[in-house]
Amino acid sequence: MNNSQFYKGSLSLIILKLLEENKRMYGYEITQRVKDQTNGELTINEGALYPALHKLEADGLLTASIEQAGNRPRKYYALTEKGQHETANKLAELTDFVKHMQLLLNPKLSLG
Amino acid sequence: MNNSQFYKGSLSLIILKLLEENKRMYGYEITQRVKDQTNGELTINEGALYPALHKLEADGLLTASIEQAGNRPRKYYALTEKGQHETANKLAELTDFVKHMQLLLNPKLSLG
DNA sequence: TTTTGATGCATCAATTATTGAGGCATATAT
DNA sequence: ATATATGCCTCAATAATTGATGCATCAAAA
Repeated sequence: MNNSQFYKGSLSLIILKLLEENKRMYGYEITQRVKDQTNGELTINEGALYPALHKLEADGLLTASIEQAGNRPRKYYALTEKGQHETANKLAELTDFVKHMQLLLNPKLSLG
Repeated sequence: MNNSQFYKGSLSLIILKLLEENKRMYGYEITQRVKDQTNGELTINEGALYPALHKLEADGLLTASIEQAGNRPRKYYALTEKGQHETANKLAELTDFVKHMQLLLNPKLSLG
């Protein structure tokens, strides 16, 4: 994803959030969207993406349906209701994370 | 650290940054400082902390010196010069992470 | 006075996500 | 013909963390 450690644990939220905005997407499309929306700075690893998608599906947060595009199969994913709730939860967790990091890294601000 | 995934990978920056501000701290002191500065919301796990401290020391980012407090030993850690550079690097990485997450999670803002 | 809670260090097996590599196939452009 | 883009996937190895456990000192409460 990046050589930085901070992205670890964030892939599932990225997937969930993109699906919240786009209704249905397939894996390769997700990789391109991430690259586009970060000006090419963030590239998600397919070796991480596909297992993550499979886990989200197994956990009941996504549903999958295969369609043919010409002769090539595409596996479209969509959020379930449970997935929508989890998206909100993870977004709140990210907000808390950022808040806590600010408290720890900018102690002067937390005292003002 | 928290039941959220987002803290994974952030422990070393927390340690480095606290040491940048406090010159020298010992492990238990770090756990208390984190708890205090996050209003008790973030508790760092000792099973993660001590291995992390040992790794930072092994990587040459910290030096350690044991002192006696009464009859109890304390292992004080301090930043090396290499550690100072790494602190700045990791801080920049966190900034980039937040920037990229904003680009991905708030696409409307990135278009405005 | 003994027991609890705080202080202070540490290790260890198990879990988990990710990396980096590789594999397979179709379509398009050179 | 050949490279590049599209599109899915698996797998061994790496790495950080969890949660449990262990040991010891010290102060305060019961």
